[in-house]
Amino acid sequence: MRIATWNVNSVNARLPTVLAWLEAARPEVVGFQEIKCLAEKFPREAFEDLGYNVEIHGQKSYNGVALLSKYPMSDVHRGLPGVDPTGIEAEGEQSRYVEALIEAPRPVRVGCLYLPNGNPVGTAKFAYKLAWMERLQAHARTLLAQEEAFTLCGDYNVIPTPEDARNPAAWANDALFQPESQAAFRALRHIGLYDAGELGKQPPGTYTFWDYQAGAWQRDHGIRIDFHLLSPQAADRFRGVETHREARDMEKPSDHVPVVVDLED
DNA sequence: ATGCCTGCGGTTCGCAGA
Repeated sequence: MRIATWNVNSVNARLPTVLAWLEAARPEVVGFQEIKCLAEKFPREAFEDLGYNVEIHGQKSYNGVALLSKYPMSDVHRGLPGVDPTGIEAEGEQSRYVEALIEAPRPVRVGCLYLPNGNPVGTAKFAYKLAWMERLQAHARTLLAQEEAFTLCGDYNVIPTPEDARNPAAWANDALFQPESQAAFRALRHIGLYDAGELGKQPPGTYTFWDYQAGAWQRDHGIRIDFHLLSPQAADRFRGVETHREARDMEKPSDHVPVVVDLED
């Protein structure tokens, strides 16, 4: 089963690009981040016409996540469990997590996440990022206890190591590269999750994001911030991983590219 | 040192992204 994660930076602005990629890559399951619309504005029919079922956790203008699946989906959850302790979500809940059980002959649970950016460092936004990562770890522990195959995939908004950036110095003051962000990412992995990129022995420089600005793409000033973190039961079924770098060269590209993991059926 | 680019809302500039 091929499962893709892709931060599309507005599903409506990106629709022709996204459909073209889906028709070529044909993943069975897709997690989108930053759809930037409410569920009623999501172009559901365009994806249903390609044979996908659709589950959405939308938000006006910002954030928003969605799952597509050619198999039925059940046990759908919108929002990350737990309460935000920082008060940021008192201003309105942010739609950053959707999860479903993919009812294939050998099922896989997929959690699709858009982790908070956290800039600028030292503000409530950064505290919100770290608190969100704690909530994610707590939820991941709950899922691990079920002993199911799952992937927690999405835009983690963390540059885990200097090798995950072409120019690490440029990120020194950025929330994505702070020691606290990196420590929280390591702590999440070390509860017993497997980075598909590592399982697939992806070489350094396998970036997933290039800024629109300053010719970042043309200069390959990228970072690796989009991941599939697999449960042990999913890692046992790991067949391969592909980062679709070519998507950054499409017409009207997202600033992120898809990452596709292949699990044994 | 700063902005570079893109999308959204709702009008054309401020905010957010990373």
